[in-house]
Amino acid sequence: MTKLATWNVNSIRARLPRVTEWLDEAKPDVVLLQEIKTVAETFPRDEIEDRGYNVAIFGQKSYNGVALLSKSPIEDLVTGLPGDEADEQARYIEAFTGGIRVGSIYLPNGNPAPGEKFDYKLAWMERLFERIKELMTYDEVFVMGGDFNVCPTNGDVYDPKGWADDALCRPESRKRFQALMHLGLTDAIGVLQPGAGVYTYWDYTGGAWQKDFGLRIDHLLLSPHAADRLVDVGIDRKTRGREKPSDHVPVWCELAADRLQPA
DNA sequence: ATGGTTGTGTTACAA
Repeated sequence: MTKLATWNVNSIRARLPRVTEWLDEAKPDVVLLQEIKTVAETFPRDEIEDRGYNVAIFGQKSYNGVALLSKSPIEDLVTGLPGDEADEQARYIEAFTGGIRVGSIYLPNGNPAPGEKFDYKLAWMERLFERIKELMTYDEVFVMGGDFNVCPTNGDVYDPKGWADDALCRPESRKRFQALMHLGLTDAIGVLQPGAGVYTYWDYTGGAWQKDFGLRIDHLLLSPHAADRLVDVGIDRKTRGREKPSDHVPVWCELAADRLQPA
């Protein structure tokens, strides 16, 4: 059994006490981190490695930054989303670890929309489509997880009308997210916890957490072979109520070592 | 209430 989790930590240095306590509780085998907001040189590597994890980092000063933690060796490392050599934003890291190919995705927010940032988001999603299309040909167990900054349906946001024009909910974003799914991916959370009110992010402002004004924008997308092994999923909501929390919470799934047999 | 909060790193910008 392999437990994989994704978490947008909103600064690994500011969040280190929250991250280490959660690692000790949740005991994930593989972790996909986003918004580490620092470079490899200043990533708190020792505190993570002391807990038995190998670490791969694609960092950036002040903004963005993604990382992989794994109890197994990390191989075949890819840093940066292929398809645009001029893209300087650290939003994608991919590797093969413990028999699973994994990607940590920090998809651009895209606000304000319309505008240059929204155009960048949509172009980035086109590149992600091409990368996943390539990975599908490998016929592997893979998990693409992260902060997709896309709320797939109106059931995934507390106030659909109020958010209709936001880059996270606009039809252009949802259309491209659906195109990814149509490559043959399975939304792990969507499968086992369908319906409204399952959120992964609550804004810091306006008492959003206390009012449960949330959105579901952090996803674990499984290849067909990974979906065949899906055993359980969860969202660690309790972390949002802790001291100095991230505005996102961890989302996790468990994959069986072998393909599940029919009953 | 033209607001609210957090983080980085300066006093602006991104989310």
